[in-house]
Amino acid sequence: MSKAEKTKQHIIEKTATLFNTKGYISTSLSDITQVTGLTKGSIYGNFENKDEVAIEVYKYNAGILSKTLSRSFGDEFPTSLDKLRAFVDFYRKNWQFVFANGGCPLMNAATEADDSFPALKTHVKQSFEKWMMKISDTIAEGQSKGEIDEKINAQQYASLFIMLIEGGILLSKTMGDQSYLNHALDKVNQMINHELNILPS
Amino acid sequence: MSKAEKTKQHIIEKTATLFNTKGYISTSLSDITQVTGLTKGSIYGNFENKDEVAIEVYKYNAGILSKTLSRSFGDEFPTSLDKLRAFVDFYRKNWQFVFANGGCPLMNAATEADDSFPALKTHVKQSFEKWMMKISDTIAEGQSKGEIDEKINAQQYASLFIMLIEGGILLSKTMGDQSYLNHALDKVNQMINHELNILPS
DNA sequence: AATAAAATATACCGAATGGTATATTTTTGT
DNA sequence: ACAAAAATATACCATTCGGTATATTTTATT
Repeated sequence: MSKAEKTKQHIIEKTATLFNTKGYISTSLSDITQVTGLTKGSIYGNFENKDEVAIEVYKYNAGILSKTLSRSFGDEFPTSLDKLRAFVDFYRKNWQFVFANGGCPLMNAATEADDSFPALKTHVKQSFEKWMMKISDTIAEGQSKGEIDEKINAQQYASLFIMLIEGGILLSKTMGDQSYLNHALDKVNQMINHELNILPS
Repeated sequence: MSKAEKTKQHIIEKTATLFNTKGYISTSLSDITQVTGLTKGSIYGNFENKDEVAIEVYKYNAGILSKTLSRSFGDEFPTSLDKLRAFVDFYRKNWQFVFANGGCPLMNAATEADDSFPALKTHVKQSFEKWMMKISDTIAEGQSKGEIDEKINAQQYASLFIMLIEGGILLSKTMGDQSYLNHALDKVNQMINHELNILPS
């Protein structure tokens, strides 16, 4: 890892929370120099422009989530239903970390980039697609194994889960009350156990 | 209505879509003067500062939604279940209008104001509270009339409906695909008909 | 240790930002 | 129609913005 690559990583890591809380457009170069302890010359020596920093930071923020999420869908959990429950558990246990870093980077970037930062929007779209795919693939896997009701539309349920979680994060963060996200997660669990599960418990 | 009040209203109406699409912080004074055809002097003669314009515009945007929503919960619809269905129908029919104006002003303002515009956040919080109350009051009314299952937690279901709708708007807007919001609305309807309804059809 | 190359710092640029004091125009009450 | 008041326009301010050219320092190669 060269010096430049280290510095690049340093800039990304130090500004990750900043961008996700203040917003990608509102975070200024002086914010970046302040929090990294570097000067403009160093920033522009390692990045093309501010937009590139913003996009790399978004990838980093989304990547952290993606990696942790991937663990839920890994072989650690045997059945598809267990994988889905692990994914819900992830949010139950890690909402504090997510909130402390400015909330869900996908939602934040999505609302901000939508009309004024198309390059970022492309990445957000891909993040959502990846996320939905992970869930729907797990549901489909459960269907082929006979764990999950064949009549269920995997993609539709995947998107419903994401909507509930994102909506829950939005309400909890705005109202300053954790319980909204918790109720959303309860509902997702209920859907897993009573609508997906072929053997409703 | 004095000249000043007319101008004030003119500024608010002309910048309403602008603020909701570009964001409250990213909308500049030159944007405002351009779209209103007025000069800075006129803007600052009618408003304390840019933040006040932003807040008044938010109130206006949220007010439009609130008024239309109130119609769904009015006496036009006899039963509580019908009122809830009318509220879902409102989104089914008006998503195009909402999207054309930059999406849900509550969500947009919530994500933007959360860490950098506390005065706006206060208003957003109140909007969500009002919205949730309207739904939960209608559910509670249905319970007292024997239309809706007594075991249902009215406030929890109200927040779940909002989460699904907001999540649906987020996904539909980001992915550029109306079907996400439609599935969210389908799910809300299903919950109304099969979880709230005391006589599941 | 000397040198080339890479990385970082310094000092600056033009443009845009929100905001203001004052001049001008328009509206209002008589 | 006239004066007072209200509303709007003009011209300016300091500050901050993203970005750049160049100087300096640090790192890697021999």
